[in-house]
Amino acid sequence: MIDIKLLRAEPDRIRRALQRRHSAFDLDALLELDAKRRGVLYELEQGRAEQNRASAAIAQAKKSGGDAAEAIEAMRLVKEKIARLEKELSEIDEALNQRMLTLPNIPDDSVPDGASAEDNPVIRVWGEPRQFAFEPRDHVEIGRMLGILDFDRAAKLSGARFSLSVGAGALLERALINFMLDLHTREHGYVEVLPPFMVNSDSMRGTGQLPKFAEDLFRVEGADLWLIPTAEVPVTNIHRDEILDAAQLPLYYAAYTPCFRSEAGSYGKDTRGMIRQHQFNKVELVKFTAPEESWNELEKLTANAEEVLRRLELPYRVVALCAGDLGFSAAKTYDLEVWLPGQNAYREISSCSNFTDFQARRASIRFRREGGKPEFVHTLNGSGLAVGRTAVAILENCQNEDGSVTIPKALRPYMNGLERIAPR
RNA sequence: GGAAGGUUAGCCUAAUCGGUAAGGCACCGGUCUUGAAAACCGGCGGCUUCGGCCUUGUGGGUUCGAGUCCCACACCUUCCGCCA
Repeated sequence: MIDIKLLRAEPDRIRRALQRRHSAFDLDALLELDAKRRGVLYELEQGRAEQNRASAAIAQAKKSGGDAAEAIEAMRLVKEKIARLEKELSEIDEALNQRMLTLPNIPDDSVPDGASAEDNPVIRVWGEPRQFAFEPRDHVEIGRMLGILDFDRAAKLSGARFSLSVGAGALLERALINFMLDLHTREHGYVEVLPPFMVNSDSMRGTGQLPKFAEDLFRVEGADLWLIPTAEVPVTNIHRDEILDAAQLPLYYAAYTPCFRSEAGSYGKDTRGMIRQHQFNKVELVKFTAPEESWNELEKLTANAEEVLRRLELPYRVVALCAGDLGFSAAKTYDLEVWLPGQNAYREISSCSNFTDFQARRASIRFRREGGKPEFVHTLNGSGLAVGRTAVAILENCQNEDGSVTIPKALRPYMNGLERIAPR
């Protein structure tokens, strides 16, 4: 949520932000509603003031034994006026609120211009794509040869866009989860949390998934519950409607959860393998910081996610999302893209964002400095990393000509010392 | 799923027969003091077009007027049932 005062004071700044996002949001309609609301509100308050004065007079008259019948009769007119204005105000409020909740965050000045993912500049590259002496297979083929990925049975169980990991494949994902959580909690200072995998609508609104992106989510029937599309939702909402102590900040949380996404609108994209699934595992990093710290914290968070790829010796690059590709709630985002030999391309494996006060304002997450008034925190999060895609990257980057896969050294302690996954 | 009790500001707590939210703690500023504590004075939810308006879990209703009465819902606690 954008501060409505900022909207009134600097509408041109918001207008420019919307242009940079290539957003069709109707800002003028919003400003018009706001002006209208303030007019109605003023009139309503005048009416209420009159009512309060008359009411006090009636109480006074009754106390001193006088007759208040005439005053009570006169109140009817005021009451009617108030009722009419209240109805008008609540209609305006609803329309205004609806629009405010669908207004995206302002891209930071450092966010590059651009319309789509094609315009995202590469910030840095780590490692080099391996030169294969044979034709590299993709993870679907490798998984089939090793007997560790069974997409046919996954389809039988649940349909398209689900996967079934078996044996060393299941162990690989479990090992990656533990490896990532250990790295972030032991070396990067994050506190591990295991949150609910279902949340209510208030939580989804707090981080920005609702009201605009309901069709991307899975909803539980017969309850106000949704399956989380990312741990960002439950973990950021941990401190919803709270006032934190400045001394507590920054707060770092790391969480493993499965993530559930309907992937509406992505028909035909990445239909092969486990790149794009309705359910996938992810280790997520979430930070709550003071406003002046958040940009520095974004760099650190991104570095924390990168460290996972470095330890696993997987080549990757970092891109900055351009304004047109930026997510709804984010002020700035770095994507980490891992090299996938099976696709001969870099593919997203982590997304690290600073949401500034956008989520904090929606979810009312504040902090208080020594003796000061409550201020909104800044929230950040990033994948550290998407587990399924990391498994894909390992299978494809570390494959051998005979179809076996060499486990990265850093991961072996988490796989009971296993060095190589060989065909069964 | 059933039953009972509960929800008042950062925290704690009061409000009779319905009359317009009292007080304490913590915190902030001031007086006093070498400094601190104590004491005393003031402040201590949000909005404001500076006139005021709003705020007792949420949303309705009754009423000239609702923390208080009625209805629905949410959440918390305890008990019963079911359950890993």
